[in-house]
Amino acid sequence: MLPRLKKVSRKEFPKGHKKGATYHSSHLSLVVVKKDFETPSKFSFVISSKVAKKAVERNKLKRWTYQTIQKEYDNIKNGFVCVFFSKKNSTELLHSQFEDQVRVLLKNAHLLKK
RNA sequence: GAGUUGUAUCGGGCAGUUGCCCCGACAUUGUCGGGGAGGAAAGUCCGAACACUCCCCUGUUUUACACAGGGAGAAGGGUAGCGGGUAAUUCCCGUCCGGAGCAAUCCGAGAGGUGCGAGCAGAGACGCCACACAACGAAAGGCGUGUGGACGCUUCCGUAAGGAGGCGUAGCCGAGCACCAUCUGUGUCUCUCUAACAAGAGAUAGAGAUGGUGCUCGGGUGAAACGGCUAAAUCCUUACUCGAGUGCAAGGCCGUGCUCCGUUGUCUUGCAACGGAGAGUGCCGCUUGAGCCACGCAGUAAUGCGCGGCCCAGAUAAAUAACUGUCGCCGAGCACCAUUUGCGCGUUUAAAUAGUUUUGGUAUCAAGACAAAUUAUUACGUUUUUGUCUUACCAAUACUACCUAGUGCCUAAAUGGUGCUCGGUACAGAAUUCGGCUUAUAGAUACAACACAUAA
RNA sequence: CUCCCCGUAGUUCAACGGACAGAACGGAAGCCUUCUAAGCUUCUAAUGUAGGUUCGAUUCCUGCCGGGGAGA
Repeated sequence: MLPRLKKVSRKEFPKGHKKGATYHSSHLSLVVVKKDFETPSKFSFVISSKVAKKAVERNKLKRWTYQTIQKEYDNIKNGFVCVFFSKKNSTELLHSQFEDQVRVLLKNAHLLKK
C-alpha cells in the first residue's frame, strides 16, 4: 500500500479534468496535472459504485493500483498529481493484467524516468 | 442406516517476501514493542443512548429576559389474548387459543363496537313509500354570547346514501302439521214407512282423495340463507405508551495557518495592522461500554444480582492488504488392500482343465475338394479370378476323462484405509455507539428431540 | 454515512377491496387508394417479487428486489 503522504488529499484533488492531460487504456484512464518539481508525486484512484457494486470489489481494485505504484515508485518523476479512473469493464481483469494496464498508462504519460 | 426439526459454535493454520493505519518508548525521522473487521460490519425495518432547536408546566423573580427541574393536557403516531423481562421496542421468555405438519416443531397486529356486503351461482342476499323519532344542512325567523364581522342552539323547512318505521314483491322441490272448500263411502242417533229388516230424509262423528292458504323442517346454490351469523390489516372506541422535530454531515473548539471583502498606514506592485465573512477531520465528540470472560445465587425461562479477572480497530479521497510455498477440510475419478453382503450352480453329475461332436463368427498366408465366370464358330483341357466346405483361432452347447468341496458373476455392490490426479475452500469490508429484526452464506462440529426402515 | 420518495402494456397516465385491469400514443394484420398519408376494423402486450388479512388484493399490512432524491 502507498503511505498517506504519497496519496492525494482532499484539498489537492484537481477539481476540473480539463487542466490535465488524459491518457486512456482499454480498462482504465489517467489524468495528470503538473505541479512544482520539488515535492514527490501523488496518486489517487476513483471507482464508482456503478462499476463494482460490492465494496469488497472496489477495495480490491484500489489496493491493486496502489500496490503496483508502490512497486514502480522509485522510477517515477517528481511533481505530478495523478488520478486513475476506472471504466465499466475493469472488474473483468485478473491481477497480472491489471498491473500491466497501470504500467502501460504510466509509460504512456511519460512519468517513468528510465 | 438414511432423513427432519431446534439451539449453539467455527468459518482456514503455518512460513517467506513486499507494504499500510493507530498507540507507547527510545530517539529523531528511524528502530523496537503492542493492537488492527463481522456473524452478518449489509438492508436501514424497529428501538434506545447522546446532541441541538422549538412547545408547555413548576420554582427563583412585580413582569420580561435568564437559570434550574420536569413532560401534565391537546393534536398526531404506535402497540393490542394473558403474564413476565428490558434503557426501550413491531424484540425476547412462559402460557392459552386458532391454523399447518404423522411427529419433534413452525406460523399468527389474537382487545371491544358499528356495518359495506358487488359479480357469478341460486327460488331468494331485496324493492317501494313516508319523513313521527334519530342523523345531516341552515336561505328566512327566534334566543344567547360578542362593539362588530361572526359563532352556538333551535322553529318552519330541506336532504335520502336509510339507523329505526310502514307497505309490498318473490318464494322451486320434498316431507309433516293446522284450517277451509268439494267429492267418496262408513258408523251412531232421531223421524217416516214396514210385523221386522231393508229403503228414504235430517243431524252428528271420524276417515280417505283432490285443491287452496298458513307454519315448520330438509334438499340444492353460495364464503354467508331471511333476520340472525361472520366479517375493517382503510371506520369508531377503550387500555397502555411517546412532549414535537432534526439527526454525529447532530453539535462544539480554534489562530499564529489558508481564501475573499472592507478600512487605515507606508503609499507603484506589494507588505503590515484591525474588523468581518467563508472554507477546513486542524482538534474535540471518538471509542471504558446498557462492554467481554469465568464462577456463585434467585427464577420454568427470558433475565437480574453479587464477586473476580481483562482492555479488545478508530481511519477521514478513508488503514486492516497483495503474492508465493506448504499443510488442512470437502467433492469427483483411478489404483491397491481389508471387511461385509447379494444372486446363480453345486456337495447324488460341479466349475475350472484336456479331448471329441454340432452350431455360429473371424482369418483367408499355404494345401486339398466342388461350383461358377473369363477366353467363344463349337467341344475338351490348362491358367486366372470369385464363392462354399475342411484343416487354423474364438464363443456357446452336449458327451467323455481327471479331481476334490466349493466355485462363478469374463474383477458384482457397499463401507473403511492408503496413494495419485482434478476441482472447490462461501457470503461479504467498520465510519457516532449499542440492543433487536430481516436478508446472503462453500462447508465443518457439538447437543437435544421426532418420525421411518432393518436387526436383536 | 444519515434520512426520505416511487414501482401498472413498448411509453405517458387511470382504476371505492368486486368480474375478463382501462385510455391515449405505439406495434402487427386486413379494408380503402393507381401508390403513400389520413380514415375504418381486428389483434398484440402489463400490476417488481414473496408471504399474510379477506369469500375475493393493483388497492390494506409485512419482508426482500430495483430505481430516484436531499443533506458537505
